[in-house]
This record gives sequence, C-alpha cells and structure tokens, in this order.
Amino acid sequence: MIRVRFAPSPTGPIHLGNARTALFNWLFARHNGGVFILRIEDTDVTRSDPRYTQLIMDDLRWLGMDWQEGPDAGGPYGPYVQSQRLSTYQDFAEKLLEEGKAYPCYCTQSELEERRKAALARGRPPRYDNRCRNLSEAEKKALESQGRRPSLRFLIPPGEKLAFEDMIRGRCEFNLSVLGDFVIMKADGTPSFHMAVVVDDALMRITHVIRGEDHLSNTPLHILLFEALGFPRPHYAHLPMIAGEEGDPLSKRAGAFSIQDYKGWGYLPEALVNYMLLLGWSPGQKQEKLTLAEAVERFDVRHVSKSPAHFDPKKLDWLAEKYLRQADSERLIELIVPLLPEEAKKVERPRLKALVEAVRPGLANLSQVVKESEWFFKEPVLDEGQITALSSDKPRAVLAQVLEALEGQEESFIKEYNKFIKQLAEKGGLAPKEVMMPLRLALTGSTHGPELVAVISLLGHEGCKRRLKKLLTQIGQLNKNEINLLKET
RNA sequence: GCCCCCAUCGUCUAGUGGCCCAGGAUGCCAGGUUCUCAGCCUGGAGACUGGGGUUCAAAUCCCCAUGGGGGUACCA
Repeated sequence: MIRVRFAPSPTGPIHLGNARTALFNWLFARHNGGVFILRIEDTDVTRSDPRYTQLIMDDLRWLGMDWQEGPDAGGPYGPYVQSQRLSTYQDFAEKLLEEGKAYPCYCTQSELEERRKAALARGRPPRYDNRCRNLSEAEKKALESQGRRPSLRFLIPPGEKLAFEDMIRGRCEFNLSVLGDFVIMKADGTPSFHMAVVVDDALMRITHVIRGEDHLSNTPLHILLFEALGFPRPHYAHLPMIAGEEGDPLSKRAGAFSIQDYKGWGYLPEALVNYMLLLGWSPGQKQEKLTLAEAVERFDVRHVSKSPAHFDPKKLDWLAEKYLRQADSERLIELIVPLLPEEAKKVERPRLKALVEAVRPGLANLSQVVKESEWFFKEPVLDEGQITALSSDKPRAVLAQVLEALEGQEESFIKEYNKFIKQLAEKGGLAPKEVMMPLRLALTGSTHGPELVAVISLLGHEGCKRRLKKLLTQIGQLNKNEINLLKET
C-alpha cells in the first residue's frame, strides 16, 4: 500500500508552493490507490501556532483535497501532530545514544555561532567540528556542572558517499565527508526536524516522500537516520521550487501568495488547483484545462519537471476566466453577495444571476466581478469629458429620443429593444455604434462592459428612464420638446 | 567558501540519439467577427546558455565553463 504525507509546519498560511506539494502528494496517492496523510510538524514551539493548523486544513479542503489520516481524521499511526509525540522521539533518541550512534553535545548556541563565523572568516566550511564526540565521562560531568544542558547529535558514520534514486531526478550522490554531526534532539528535549520527520515517516509507514527541492540536501541525513534506526528508507521525489515572477523565492513572500489571498480575491479553487497542476507537470496532449479527476488519472511524478517554475499570474487568470465563465451561477451568487454593496441583498435572485452572468466574461475572480458590477448598484457619475461628448447634438438627440420612446412604453418594451435601436439608427441615418455608445455611456458611465441589451434589461424600464432623465437634466440646454418630455413625469 | 540540484520561445512545457532548420499552451503583435470589453476565427514574431568531445547522426549522452536555485541552524 502506497502511503504519502503532506507535512506542513503551522508557522504561517500555506502558499502556492506548499499547496502544490500537497496537491502532488494527494494526486500520487489517488493515482495509485494509496493513502494521503496530513501531519503537522510543530516542533518549533516558538514559531508554531495552532491557528495555522486549522487554516492549513481549511485551505486544503477548499482546494479539494482530503486526507485519510491526520490530526482531525485520526488513524492507526497517530497522533498526527508532532508536539504530541515527544516521548516517541525521546525513546528513539535514547536508543541511538545507547548504541553509540549519537552523543551529547555541550556546546552552547552562542559558542557554535561564534565558531561558525570564525570558520567562515578563514574560508573554512562553517560546519560543526564534532568536538563533543569523544568526551570522557568526567568531561561530561564537568560540563554539566557548569549548568550546560546538552543537545544530542547524530554521529555521521564514516563513509565516502551516499547515493539514492530520486523519482524525479534520478541518481543523486552526496559526499558524507563534508557533513558535520547534526543535532537530533535539542537541549530542551524536543526533536530537531530531521529526527522528527524520520521517526514519523518510519512509524507512519510512509512509502514515498514527495517534498520540495529545498529538502534535497537533507535527504542524506535522513537516509542515515533511517539506517541507524533500522527502518527501511522510503522512496524520494523532490519537486522543483516555484519562483515568483521576478525569479525570487516564493516562500519569502509567502504573504503575497498565500492560498488565503487567492481565496480573498475571489479566485475559484478549481482554477487555482488547475494552475498549480501546470507548475512543474504537464498533462500532455493539447489540453491544459483539466479537472482533478482527470489529473488523478494522468498524474505521474516521474514526469514532473526538474527545473524550477516561475509563477505566471497571467496564465492563472486565463484559466480562472474559463472557470469563472462556466461556474454555476447559483454558487457564484452565494460567494459574491457578501462582497457586494448592501443593496444587493434586496435585489431579486434572478436579476442578480443575470448580472453576474452578464458581467463575468473576461474576468478572473469575484473581486473583478464586484468591481465590474458597480454601475448596477450606483448611478454613474460622468466626468467632464464624457459629459462634453454626450452634450453634442447627435448623442443628445439619441438619448432624448430613447427616453421619449421609453416614456410611452410599458415595462415589456425592453424585449423590443434591439429592433427599436435599429429603427432609431435607420431613421436618423446613424451607425448602430452612434446610438449604442452614447446609451451605454449614459447608462453605465463606461465605454465597455456587458452587451447593451443586457445592461438595459438589467437596469429595467424604470431604471433606464431614471438614469437617462438624470443625465439629460445634467447635460442641460434642452430644446422645448425635450423639456416638455421631462416635465411629463 | 564548501556541498547538492537544475538549464528548450517572456512564462509553463513536449521532446529519453535520427520522426525537430524543435511541437503545444499562455502572453504579445496584426487582421476578421462585434455597440465596447471578453470570446471566437485567421495569421505573425518568439527558444535548445556557451565551448569542447562521443556518434554516420545530439536539444537529447559525456566533460568544462557560465548562469539560476537550494543547502550549509539546537527553522522546518
């Protein structure tokens, strides 16, 4: 049985990079009929916050991923939160200590830091010099009597090279001689990251570790630990990093790219997921828009790219537009009402639906939909240039005639609108554009937007009259006919 | 400094020695359709980082250089 895990640390909201790692793990599990496990790595007490654990789970669910074992789901190898597994790590650390595979190190952090700096200054590798490896019992006692609390270091076994087969990169080889003994238990009794991952991956029977490339150089340490502990090593796959537009690392700008942000901007989760799919993996064929189910069927880690991908917001938007355009309107309304002005709550459902459907083409997210819907809720305020444009003879006559026509008609006249515009243009010897553009501008305050028919039917008979009247009044200098017209109502 | 990984159009990628004077998608430009925007249709510009090998043949294999990324923590 294939078992994979996503193991975030709850030190902040997850961003695109993390989410993509989760997604590829999930896909791998699904494709192979395996188990996807969520594990929370909160061994860094100072930086972890349980609020983020909740947020991470919310984000994953929002994106459409589920897990068979995890903090909330439970499972046979729990608990799935590292801070609740402390004694387990201690037991294994004890074992390593007894077997001589680890030893206490009494160096303080400031001493280590100092030596690191000094080494660097002399052009020497800044790694730990293994000086506590061979301390006698008497020396240990002496150090302890100074009040020093030891950390526990793993003793790198002598050997030249260590190699492993990465599912994405193929054979990766490392030189063990450049490694310093590394900490597996901190002085406060909590495990280091290396210790915790290896113990957990082993105990949770993880068969495939799929993680970011930033862990590639940790892998030899982990393999060493698996061997020392007597566990079989899992298979590894290291995913390429995702860089920002400028090629900067994504994680350092986590805030700007968190899943929460995209959710907040009103991107549809399926669009985001689809875009993440394309970051480092290609579904093949010509089709790039695909559902999670299709991705599950086609996904293969071995075909994931080795080189880092740049995040391209334009391509995200291209996909997001497609998804927004085809999304169920009822669902969209649920999502968008809280974002719209108060008045929206008073608008009848069908009208709201028509609004969203008219406005959504070309837009990538709900914030844009809200913005492009402004004209519907608020009467337009024209700028000077626009007013001047509408004040010249032709547009003014058009607007007045439209008003006049509307005045004599019932609500249902809206249905006749297309014919009416055509007739109006014909009578006045105008191009359709010369009728429609002024109308559009007068009605919405903008030269672009949904098709005019939709605008008019959305605004309704009374709405159109009100706006036209207001505008004509504003333009002023009306002839007698027009004034009479205005007086009538 | 040292170690590791990577390198095809602006971007995401296809390409696992001949099918590649390199294909697709996106973006960009031009034209068409259209009241506008979007869409759709048609067309266009746009890449194998460089240098050495290996081979009858290299984007594909090897070496070097260059560039990018990651690591080098009692962070994960």
